[in-house]
Amino acid sequence: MGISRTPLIRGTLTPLILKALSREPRHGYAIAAWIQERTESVLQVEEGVLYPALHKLEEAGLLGAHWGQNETGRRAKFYALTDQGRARLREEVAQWKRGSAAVDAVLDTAEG
Amino acid sequence: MGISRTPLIRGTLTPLILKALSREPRHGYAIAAWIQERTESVLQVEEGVLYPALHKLEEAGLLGAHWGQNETGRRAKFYALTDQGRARLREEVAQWKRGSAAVDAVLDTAEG
DNA sequence: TAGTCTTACCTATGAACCATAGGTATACCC
DNA sequence: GGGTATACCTATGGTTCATAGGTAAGACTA
Repeated sequence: MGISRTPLIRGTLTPLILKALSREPRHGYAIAAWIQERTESVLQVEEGVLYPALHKLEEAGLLGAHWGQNETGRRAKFYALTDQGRARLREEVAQWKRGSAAVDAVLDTAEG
Repeated sequence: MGISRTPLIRGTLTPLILKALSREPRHGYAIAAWIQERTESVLQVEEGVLYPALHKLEEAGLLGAHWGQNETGRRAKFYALTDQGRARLREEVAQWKRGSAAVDAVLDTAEG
């Protein structure tokens, strides 16, 4: 199947995670699955990357967390955006748009 | 003046530099100026970032370098793409397009 | 029922990359 | 002669992700 993976662009993991939680709370494993699905497996967030990132975002006050269970009754840690997290998401998206547009402006330059 | 600077997206400096040299050789200072101009000062490559990167790319065989002089007769080190560098540029651009499109696919998701 | 797979969590270590803060030297302009 | 712009350089540090582990419980299967 899709071995079409691309390394994460540095700095994008935070907005990706925040975005994954913008609609509803999700547990870590589901966040990774959602990102993978959305990108048709181009982006795959390894667990060794994901969990430390979640802990950091929680510690920074961007996420709240509580233990619950998934649909099949299994224990899982659910994360939800705080107001701060939601504000941060807006900033991160804006910065990404600005930054990536600038990179495109260079790379799309016609060459001789 | 444009204090509208955005931090470099990690991993993009290499393609930016290679692209700056894809039309003609340039010296370091001019590479930074060209990127800044192309992005209307959104991207500003600090010298402490630029020069080590150039040395590394040269060492990796992606760039060739020689001392010369600029239009005003001043000494400057000119860098030019090697064949390997040109090939690498293509790869880097392709990877950027893939990666940034994937990030967009996530961040542009409609939220509830 | 033993073994394997999937879900779901976690930590530790290292490499790569950029930001910052310095520093040198020459030319030009006032 | 002093300041500004050009043009090069190094050293140090923080952030971020990749990799490689490890735990545990439920589910499926031989």
